Parts: sequence; C-alpha cells; structure tokens
Amino acid sequence: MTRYTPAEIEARWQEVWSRDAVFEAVRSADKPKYYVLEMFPYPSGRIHMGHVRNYTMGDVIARYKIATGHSVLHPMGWDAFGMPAENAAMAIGGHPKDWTYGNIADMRDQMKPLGLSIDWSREFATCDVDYYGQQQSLFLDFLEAGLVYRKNAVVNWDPVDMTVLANEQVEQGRGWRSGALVERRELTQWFFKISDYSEDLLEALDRLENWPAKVRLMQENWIGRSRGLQFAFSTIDAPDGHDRIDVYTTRPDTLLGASFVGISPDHPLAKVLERDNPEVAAFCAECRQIGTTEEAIETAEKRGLDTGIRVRHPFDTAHELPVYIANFILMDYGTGAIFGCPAHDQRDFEFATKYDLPIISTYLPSEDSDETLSEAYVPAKTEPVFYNRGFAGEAHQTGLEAIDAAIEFCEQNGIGQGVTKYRLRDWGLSRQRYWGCPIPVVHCTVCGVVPEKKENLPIELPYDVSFDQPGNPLDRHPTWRDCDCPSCGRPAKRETDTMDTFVDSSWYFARFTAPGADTPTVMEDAAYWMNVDQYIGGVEHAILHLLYSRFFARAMQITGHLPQSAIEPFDALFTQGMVTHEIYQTRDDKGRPVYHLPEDVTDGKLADGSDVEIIPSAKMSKSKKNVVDPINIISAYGADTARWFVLSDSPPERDVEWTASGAEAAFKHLSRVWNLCDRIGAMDKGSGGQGDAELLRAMHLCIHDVTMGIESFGFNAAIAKLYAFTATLQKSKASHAAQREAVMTLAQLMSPMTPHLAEDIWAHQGGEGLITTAPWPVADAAMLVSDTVTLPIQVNGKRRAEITVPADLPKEEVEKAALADQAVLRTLDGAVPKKVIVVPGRIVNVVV
RNA sequence: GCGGACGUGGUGGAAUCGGUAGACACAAGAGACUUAAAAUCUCUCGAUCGUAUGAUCAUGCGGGUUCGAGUCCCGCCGUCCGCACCA
Repeated sequence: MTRYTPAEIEARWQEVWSRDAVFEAVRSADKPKYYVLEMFPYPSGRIHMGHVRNYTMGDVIARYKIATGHSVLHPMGWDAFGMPAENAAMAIGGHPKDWTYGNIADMRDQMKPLGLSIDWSREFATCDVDYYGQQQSLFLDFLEAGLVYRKNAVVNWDPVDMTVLANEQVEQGRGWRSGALVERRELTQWFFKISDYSEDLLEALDRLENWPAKVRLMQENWIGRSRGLQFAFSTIDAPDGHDRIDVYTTRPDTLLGASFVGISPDHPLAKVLERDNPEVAAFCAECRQIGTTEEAIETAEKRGLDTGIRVRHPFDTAHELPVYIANFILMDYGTGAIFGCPAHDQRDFEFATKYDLPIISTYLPSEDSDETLSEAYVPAKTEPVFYNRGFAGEAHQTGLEAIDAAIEFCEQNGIGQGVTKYRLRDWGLSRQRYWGCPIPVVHCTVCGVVPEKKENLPIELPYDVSFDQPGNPLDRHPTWRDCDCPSCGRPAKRETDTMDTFVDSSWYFARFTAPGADTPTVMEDAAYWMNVDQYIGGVEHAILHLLYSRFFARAMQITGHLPQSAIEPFDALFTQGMVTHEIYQTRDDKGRPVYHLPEDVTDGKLADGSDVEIIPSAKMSKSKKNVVDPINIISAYGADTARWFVLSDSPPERDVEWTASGAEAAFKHLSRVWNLCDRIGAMDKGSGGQGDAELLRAMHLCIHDVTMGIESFGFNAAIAKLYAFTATLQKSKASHAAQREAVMTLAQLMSPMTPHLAEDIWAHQGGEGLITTAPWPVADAAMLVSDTVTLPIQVNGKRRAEITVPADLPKEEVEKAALADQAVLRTLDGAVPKKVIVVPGRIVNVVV
C-alpha cells in the first residue's frame, strides 16, 4: 500500500498541464466560450487565504466549464500601480518599479503551486509599459470623443498622500487609503464624463439579473436619481448679477411652507458677499474648515448667517423671505441653494427654531389635525395626507401625487421646470503621483493643452527619480517634462499628473482578450471572448471599480474598442466572503494586548504553557496576527487540501473560518479517497458483485447533486455530497467494475476542487487522457429514480410513521397502505380520517 | 436617520416547489486494534421524560395563512452591511 503524497503528485500534474498547455485559451468555432475572471490582485508581495479562496472558486468554475465542453478564458494579471509602491520606496529606499516587479515574481511563485487553471501566457501587469501605453491611447480616444475634459474644481486633497481623491474615495471625510482628514483645494483636473451616463448606468442595472441584488442597490443609491422642480427666487438688494437664486427641490408641493432660502458657503453669491463683508467671510471660512471633520458630521449643529438679502416668493411677490448662508448646504448637490420648509424637514425645523423663523404646515395627517408642531412632519411619500396649503391636485393625496401635480402646475405657470438630478459626480482622474499611468498631454505656452500624438506613445515613466521629498517626483525631474508641442513644435512641458489607479482596473478584463495587441483591444477577439461570463471578487468593489468599469465599457464602445454587446462587461457577478480566524491575545506588563500567530498556540496555550485569550474569529489581518500563510498549508498538506477546505465549510458568499482541525480533517479525507483508489486498483477483477445497482444509483445521484451545487455556487453543499458518496463507496461490496466506475466518477466530480488528486486517481485507474479535459459525467435520469420510495406519514401534520411502497403505486393505493399502517392506526385510535393528502413521492398527511 | 440582508444543535452549516428539520463537517464522549502512542476503524451526539418501543418540546419572539411553515404574510427584538447634512 502506498501513501498520499501531495507534494509529489501536485508538482507532477502541474508540469503535465503546463507541458500540454491545457489552459491556453483558444478561440474555437465549434465550442461555446466561457470567460471566468477573478478580480486581479494588487502585488503586495504575499498571497493570503483570501486570494486562495477567491481563485479557487474561479478555478472550480473554469475547470467545470472546460469539462462541460467550453472554450475557457481564465486569465491572471496584476493591479500594479499605486501608492504602496511609492510608500515602500520612501520608507525603505529602492524603486517602486523594482519593488512591484519583485513582488509580482514572488506572488506568481506562491500562486502557481495552487494548480490554478490559468492561461499564464496572457498575464500582464498594469504597470507594464505595453499596458499603460495602450491606456494612454484609450485616453486620447476618449478625449477626442469628448468623454474626458479638464476643469477647475474644488477637489478633495489628501494631505498625507499629497494627492487628489475622487468623491468616491472619500469615506466620512477621510482618504480611503491614508485615513487622513481631507481638505478642500482648487486645482485644474482631468475628469471622465461619467455623469452623462447616470441614467444609462442606472437603468441598465435592472438587466444585470445575475448580479447580487445588494450590489445593484448600492450602485442605484450611489447614482442617486431624484426627480424635482428647479425654479428661481427673484432677489431684493442683492449684488449685481445675482438678481435671482436658483433652487432645486424634491418637494415642490411644500412651496407654500417656505420660510427662508439657504445657500451654501461655497455658493457664488456667498463668495461675492464674502469679499466685502468680514462677518460673512469669517462665517464661510469657519464652515469650510469644519465642513469635512467628523465631529461636524456627528454633532451636525445647524448654523446660519442672515445675509440681509430678501427674496420674493414665486407665488406671491409681496411675500418676502430672508436669505441665509447655512453650513448644512452642499454646493455640489442641486444648485447649492434650497428653500427651507421647516414644517416638513427636520433639518430645516431645527434651523427655523434656532433662528426664530416661521413654521408653516402645507399638509397635515388629517383635516382636524393640530397645526402646531414639535418636530417636522415627514410622512412616507406614499401615505395620503390632507393638504391645508396645497396648490395643485386634490386636497387629499399622497406626497408622490402632490409632487407630480406641483411640478405640472409650476411648469404651466412658468415658475420652473421638472428636472431629474443625480448624485453621481464626474470622475476626477488626475493624481499627483509618480507610480501611475502618465496622462498623455502637453502644456504649450502658445497652443495651451495639447494631446500627445499617438505615434509618440507610450509616454514612459522615467526610472531616475527620487522619493526623498513629498509630492510628485515627476515635477522635479530635470528633463522628463521637456518635450516639443505636438501641435506647433515649440518647446513645451508634459503633464506630470498620472491617472487614478481605478483607470487601470477599468478595462483590464478587455485587454485579457488580446493581451499582446498593438491596439488596446482587437475587435475580433473582444467580440469572441467578451463578456466576462462570471466575475468573482470582494463586495468592497461593489461601487467604485464596478461602476467605473461599466462606464469604461460604454466609452470603449463609443471609441470603437468594444462591441455594442459588451457595454455591460460582466454578465454575472459573485461576491465572495472573507477567510477569518480566531485571534489569540495575551497582555504585556502594561496591560497592552499582544497577539500571537496561530502556529504558536496549541490548545489555548503558548509554548511556555501560559494561557491565551481567544477572541472570536475576524478577517485575517497582520496586525492581529490571526493569519495562516497559504504557503505553510501547502507545504504541510498540499494545495488540494487548502482548496478543499476553503470551499467546504461555508457557503461561498459568506465568511469561512479557518481552523487547524478543519484543514487537518480535509487532508485526512483526501488521504482516505486516495487509499480508496489504491484499494480498488488492487482488487481482484472478478471479486465482489453485491449491490452494483445501488452503488451506481448513488453515483448518479451524486453526479446530479454535485453538478447542481457547482452550477449554483453551492460548493459547500457539493462537497458534503462528495463526503457522503465516498462513505457509500467505502462500504460498498460491489464488483470491481462498478467500484472502478464509481471511484473514477468520484475523481471527476472532485476534479474542479482537488484537480491534482483527481488527475492521479484517473491515471491509476487507467483513465484515458487527462481528467481535466475528460467530459463531465452526466447523471442518467433513469438511474435517479428508485423502484420503491419511502414516504413519511403525518397525522394532522405530525410525522407518525413511514411506509415503503413501489414508486409508481397509484395515489389511492398509497392512501390505502398509509391507513393500514399499524402506527397510523394506533395514532388514529378509531378516529375517522376527514381527508387524506397524498403528495406523490413526497408525503402523506392524514387529517382527522 | 434612510436602505438592505440575516437570525436553525456546543460550533460552521444542510434543507429546488411550503412536504421526514439538523445532511456533511468540526468539537466532545465511548469503544476496537496496539506493550504504549500515533495512525486507522466503529459507535453516540438538539432538549426533556423514559430501560426501551416512544412521547412532548424545538429553526430569535408574538400572531396569521395552510392538510402541512425554517421556508409565505403582519408586528416586534437582535446582529451585520451599505449610504448619509442629498434639498
């Protein structure tokens, strides 16, 4: 008897797959194609269990699709630009490029032993000159198509990373990466016109049926469509050029409840007033300063300053309202100005109470309700209310009806227009960093901003840069900026800003379809391989990456780089859960927590015998030391064990807890399967013969269940079925032929999860060719039905007995058999059944 | 505050359509083999009562629909996630 030796088996089969190029994606005329993609990693230098789980899931799908006769594209690359490389250069010296490529080499070496079905011939990194050169070409096409533009904008400035952040990259007033409080600065920046596609990006979400509802909803909220009325108040005593204030409201039905107008501290009118009124200037400065701090958001104290300016109510010009500058009004939403309706908005209510402004109801719960309010009355828009100061529609109507009526009324009377607004802003892509894709434009003192000529691409990053001072090294480079103006030929300067790294990841999936091409994509290849049939990654990319990619696919279609059919690039999306682990903690003599690696803890004790405190499982993180290095697991148990375990215990969308005992058990099981194969191989060919039919029936049932499990991302359930079938086979006394068929099928069903072991079993049993390319077994429907069925019998919904009857026994006969059962008779105790429900093949319920 | 998801044994979790709740695994316990250990194998394992056949209770709590509810509906409670001064 031999032993299961994964190290030897795995190396051997990986060598064979590589030699035979079985995972090379080839366009095929007579096979359906399948493109499976896991979100590509950032080359931090080490793979972690989260990567193992993510890529194993993709691998299961890819291998299953190969076996079911698809031409599969399953590529891998590196999201390689970005700040960690620069930070490393600043912290430990060295060069971001060397650091990044070194990490890529390390991670590739760590990843290959997993035995993933990746077409490594298509591998690229986004920091490859070839890739970012094509990205520059795309940028120029976008520019020509009017999809990119430059504007002066107030931007989010991250003072730690010394760069601009997109709104999407600011979380609670802090930079998404550095965590530093974001400041406001005015800079000239490049923007993608994503907001032009707000409606399209929103409306198309409905058709992404194979995306998680949660992700679609998050994108919907992010795009943030609202329908409202835009109109203007005419002003009294306002500075020149401000004879009106434009306002946007989603509740035009409350217009008669207006008691003030509020403008943002960044509103053009506020800026004019600021110039010659120190009081206004001080107030605005204060608002800006605290505008983004966390305390300001949490305490949310409503503050305002009366400008002295008055406006006329559009319905009654004799009715004048004061204009306040208010700290809670955002310049970048709507028009930066609102009308305050304290009766129906809690924020306005607090403001009005503080500054002693009137609170005027426009609707009440019912006709006889009291009009005095202790807080704003804000019912659901779908709830019918009584309009005591309505001006359009019925007296009793819902908010929604009243809003529609109010917009129509205002449009007919020339007061304003119904408009649809979106929360989604244009995507600012300029970054003041070195390690990114240079923006291919030139600044000429004569011609202004000029796009670089395509024949001058790629604009390559210079290698000789230093990171000894903050800011962008490209700005300080002695010669790199110098160039000739592409338009007039005079000496000019290159743009030194680089692109946001989200640009790099917004089209890599398209590049994989033709990775070596001298254009960004090749239409023929893109048309064949796109869309990604199954995309797999973390839910943390639910908004930014996926929204940007959807925009890019549209922009690439417009500029002729993708077919119309690929404007939604990801047909199906799966968001997988994390890998977690318990945290082991002790305290030092000052009471501070000290964490310990799992391998240093045995039975809740350290090597010196001291107890550790066990903190419940959480995402693996280096700082908490609750990490398990995949490399250690692979060397201890092999890749198949790691793969089997990360798939086995929890549903893929949920977190899975890594436990040493679970990994151990997975290894034991795989050893058992291997021994089983060994035993069957050594069987006397003529021996056995009991229960062949039962074994084969169980096998077909297992084929059915595992196939269903893989198709529906129920990998954990599929694995449970494989455990059960293995136990059945182990106990079987069937003939050698039946057992051989069973173990070969078992190997095939396991092959997407544990490909090396499966391949080895296949070879041992004399299977033809590779198991990887062998056709997936098909469950024989005739084998799934048994001659007899065991039916539970309920009396009044409670299970009392079981009968075994022929599967095709007519209902009446089943009923008769059920009522004749001893246990049923005992329970009935002479009572006469009122009704007997027979669900064929399922259950019998006797009602008394 | 708004929006969403989830809640099943000691633990992770199963349970196409509403049809035997707890598959499979971990942990725990018992046993076989062994001088012993490891490895391997076998058995028990939701709770209560009972020697047992079995009975009663049980899928967060309370109601409802149904012959039948973990699954559908209503109302609570709890946990997690996303968004948030959005006019």
